[in-house]
Amino acid sequence: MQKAMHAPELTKNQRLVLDALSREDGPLSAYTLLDQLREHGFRAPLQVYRALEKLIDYGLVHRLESLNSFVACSHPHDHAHGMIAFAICEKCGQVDEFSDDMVESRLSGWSKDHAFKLSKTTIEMRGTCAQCKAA
Amino acid sequence: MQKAMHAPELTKNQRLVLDALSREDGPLSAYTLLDQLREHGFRAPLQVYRALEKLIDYGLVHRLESLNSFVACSHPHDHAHGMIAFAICEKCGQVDEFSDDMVESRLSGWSKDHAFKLSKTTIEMRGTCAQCKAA
DNA sequence: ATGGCGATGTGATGTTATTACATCAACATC
DNA sequence: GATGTTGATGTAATAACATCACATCGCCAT
Repeated sequence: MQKAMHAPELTKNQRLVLDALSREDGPLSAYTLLDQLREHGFRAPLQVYRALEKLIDYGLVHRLESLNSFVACSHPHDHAHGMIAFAICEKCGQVDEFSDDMVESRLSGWSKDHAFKLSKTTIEMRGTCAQCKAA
Repeated sequence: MQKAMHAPELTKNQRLVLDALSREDGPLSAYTLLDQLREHGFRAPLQVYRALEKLIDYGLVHRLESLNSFVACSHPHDHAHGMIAFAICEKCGQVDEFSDDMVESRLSGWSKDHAFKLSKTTIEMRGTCAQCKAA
């Protein structure tokens, strides 16, 4: 169960990064974001990474570990999202975000049974989406 | 459901990398492996990455996406391992590897429902292990 | 012996992420 | 108004992770 801290007003850089991610339907790497934002004055990776860090804290952006990239949250207003799973199409890059209570309860259960204090869970499925499979 | 292809005899480099990983109780990065193996003649990252790639194919090593590092499989003889989950202690680096049929069936179920052709699943829990929590 | 093939060696390069340090704006306190 | 504090920002350098391109070698089937 992750706690997304409440999001205050975003700063200029955070807004720029979030908007850039929201315009995309798929994930972007930090450096791709940097390139897109150069015209808005971004000059260094750190500007992107700092904005991303906050956006992730606020639950507005997710990091996809298996891609080293970042995606806008698809239900940013659902403040209660716990464990989130991602289905990532390797053909088209599309990402589906979903939760499953049973998965969450099994993983939490394992943690409880093993006295493991869970702080963050990554669930990422790689494969081919329905559309790409059809094509 | 991952398919681990049957492992043939390992090559010299694969053997060296696997042995190095097996000696550790936690994960190692490719570059840490490289450093450890310099005395055995390793000189370039690619030697490590190539060996790792095969070892992963054979199911003898797992990649931890959230750590960019690699760990020897804890049940390398269990040829049937499907989805594997990892519990990673952020204090001591210890990794517990386990499977859960229910988790697997829920994620497979989602994939089937969404016509998503699943090729590989990453499940990584970060937190604090029982020992570190006690200490 | 010749060709094919998988493994290896090597250097250069590409990509992702962080460290260190300087500056700035907003706001509070004296 | 001067001063301190805090969070955001700017910038350069560097660290950490991963791949590309190309040459070579050993093995084995023809």
